[in-house]
Amino acid sequence: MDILGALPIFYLIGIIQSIWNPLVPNLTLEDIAKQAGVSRSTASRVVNNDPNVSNSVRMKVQEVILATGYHPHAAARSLASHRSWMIGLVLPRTVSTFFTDPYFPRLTQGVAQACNQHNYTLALFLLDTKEDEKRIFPLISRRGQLDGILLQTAPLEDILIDKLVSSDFPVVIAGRPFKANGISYIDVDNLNAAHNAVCHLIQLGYKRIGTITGWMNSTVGIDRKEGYLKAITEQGWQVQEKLIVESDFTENGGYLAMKQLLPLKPDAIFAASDTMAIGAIRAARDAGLSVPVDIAFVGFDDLPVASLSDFNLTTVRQPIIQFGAKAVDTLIDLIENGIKPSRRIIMETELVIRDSCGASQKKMVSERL
Amino acid sequence: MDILGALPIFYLIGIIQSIWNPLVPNLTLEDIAKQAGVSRSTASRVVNNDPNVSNSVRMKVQEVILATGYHPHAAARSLASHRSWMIGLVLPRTVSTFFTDPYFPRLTQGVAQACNQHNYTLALFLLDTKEDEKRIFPLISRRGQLDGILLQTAPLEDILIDKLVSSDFPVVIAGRPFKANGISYIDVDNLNAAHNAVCHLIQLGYKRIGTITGWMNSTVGIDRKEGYLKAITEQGWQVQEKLIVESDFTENGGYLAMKQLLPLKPDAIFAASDTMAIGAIRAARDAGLSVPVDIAFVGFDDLPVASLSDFNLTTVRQPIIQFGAKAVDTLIDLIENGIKPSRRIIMETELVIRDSCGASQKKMVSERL
DNA sequence: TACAAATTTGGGAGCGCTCTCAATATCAAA
DNA sequence: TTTGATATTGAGAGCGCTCCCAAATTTGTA
Repeated sequence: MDILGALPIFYLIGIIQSIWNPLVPNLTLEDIAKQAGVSRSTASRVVNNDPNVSNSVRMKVQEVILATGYHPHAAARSLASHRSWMIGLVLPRTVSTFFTDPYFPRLTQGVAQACNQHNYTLALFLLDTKEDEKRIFPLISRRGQLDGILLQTAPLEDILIDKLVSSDFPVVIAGRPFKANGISYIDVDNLNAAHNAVCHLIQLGYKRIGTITGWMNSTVGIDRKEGYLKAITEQGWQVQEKLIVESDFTENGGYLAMKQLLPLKPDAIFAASDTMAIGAIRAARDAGLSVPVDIAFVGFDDLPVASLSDFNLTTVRQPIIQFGAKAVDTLIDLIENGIKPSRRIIMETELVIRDSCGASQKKMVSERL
Repeated sequence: MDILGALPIFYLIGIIQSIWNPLVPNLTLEDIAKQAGVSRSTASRVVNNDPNVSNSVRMKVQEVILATGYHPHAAARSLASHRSWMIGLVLPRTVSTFFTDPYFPRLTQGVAQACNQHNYTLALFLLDTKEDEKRIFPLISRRGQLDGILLQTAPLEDILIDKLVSSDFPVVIAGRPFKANGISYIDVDNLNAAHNAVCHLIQLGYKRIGTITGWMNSTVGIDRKEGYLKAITEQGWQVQEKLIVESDFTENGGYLAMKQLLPLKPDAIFAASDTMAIGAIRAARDAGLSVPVDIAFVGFDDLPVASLSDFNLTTVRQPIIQFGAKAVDTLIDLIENGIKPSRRIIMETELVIRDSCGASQKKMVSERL
């Protein structure tokens, strides 16, 4: 009897358990410790890769863990360690409605990818209705649930931002918020990107350049318009208010804005998003104009649709996936190293020149001269 | 001194705390209980809406909770109650790569919406890389983290399904899995939907109907093809293998498949997804054909792109958002009422008739006769 | 060989909640 | 008033882990 001893039996039980129920063996650290013949503390050290364990003991414990398929209990660990290894991505309502727009899915993908890499779990909060907005607060503020929050800016959502920021909770805002004092945020350099895009049009010789802006109650919309204005005034040109039409980042919005611009006979349009650019191109074509011969277009985002042969849209490429990844990195930095001082990350963009701006034709013209 | 008593002071502290730090006041139930002059147990009852509390006490406690901005600690609650109020949505790799496809964002939206409604938190697992797939298992099996899992079917992912199903953990599969024994899943009635779509084409008088299928290693692909075959054979027609081309649910895949079909001069095509249909239409147009005059198309999904005037695609509408919501409902049912017996939910679809099938023209023809 | 120092281990007190069970308070009917 | 039933409350034992501190062991050095 004694030959078998207690240990082998425990091993056997572990193996059986791991076959019988590979997902959720209800083993505790205590069980593992007992089977490995050590204390709970030591078992915990092995699980958490604490260096203060002798090699022989570490191996013995790891063996038991492997054989049993043990996984630490997330809630217990969170409770004791004050860390949940989970971060929240909050996409406000104005945003989630156009979840059909590929921007947010891709952002989400970037964020999810980064979370995987860092072994964090991603909690997704899509605020669909007004009630969700109220409900969200208790949800994300369930203490012990989240280690940090990644919040997409949006107009009207500043109440949330205010509340979040006034706490000492790690929060990163995706997109420059209106009030940036003390807040960590990450954004692309919208102003310079727009400026570059419009300068490109100017260099190609266009004289009556219009713009279709995004919402003017969002920083994205404002910054991109500012870039347009900067490029125009740099030339010593008069800003023509009529050539600036505010829209809403949707395709239909772009279509309607273009209808408004057409009578003014612009020779080029800078649209603050690809979706709006596509809508605007449709409107131009409906009016019998040919792109880029009669009118040139530059968009913003470089969505997959931009490169379709129908449009061949010259546009500003945003590194969306990397943006999401960087946002997560920043958030984890806040979590691990404290929220002070606040971090600001500005990412560069790239002008992708295709056909809609008429660059190829223009070049041919200038070469012919 | 005694006039003030202990209670008002606690109230004051609570109010100050709630102003000073609205997000994460580190109050425990014990604190609330003390301030309200009751026991922790009673305070817990109030928080959890237990009916066995007298009205006066309930109000007193609720007042304190409101004043302090108290929120229960998620991890502590999970640990004690064995419920995390969190469910996981797992989207396998084959799926997350085409996260550009609007289907999955919309599904996610439906799921998120339903989670909000049920006060569950949604954990999103996007498996991007091979490593993610390995890493995912420990993540989702962190005990105490998730109450249930919603898993999107995909070819190759059946290892995960097997593991998950062999446990007694609440799991709902989105999309019929290959081995459905004992598993709860939810799906749309792909076979009948495809059958209807093809029957519609037959009724319109088309004789040489081709199909562009999805992957043949997925049940969606197989079921939709079956629907096509059923409709054809029902007519007593010979199935022409050459008119069936396997593709991959992408636009480019649809384009290439159509290139293959064009020489066979089909008069109508049933594509197993809108994206493939769009690609196929492009190919047909590139070949100088006009839709629906020279060739008719029916798609599947009813993505927003289907209703654009460029295509006006006749297609099978899937209730994606409701699908996601129903999936969550089912999962919660499993969580609350046990996983046995396994549930099977099949949702109906709707054929949306637009122009690409030529229904309007055909009708005019028949009316003229 | 002895002793200090370093390394490795175990014990125990929480983390903040739930939940059972027993104690107390309340109320109606006898 | 008493009694039994019912409604309301409180005490206490966990849930499974981390982390501090002290105990035990090993190592190095005089």
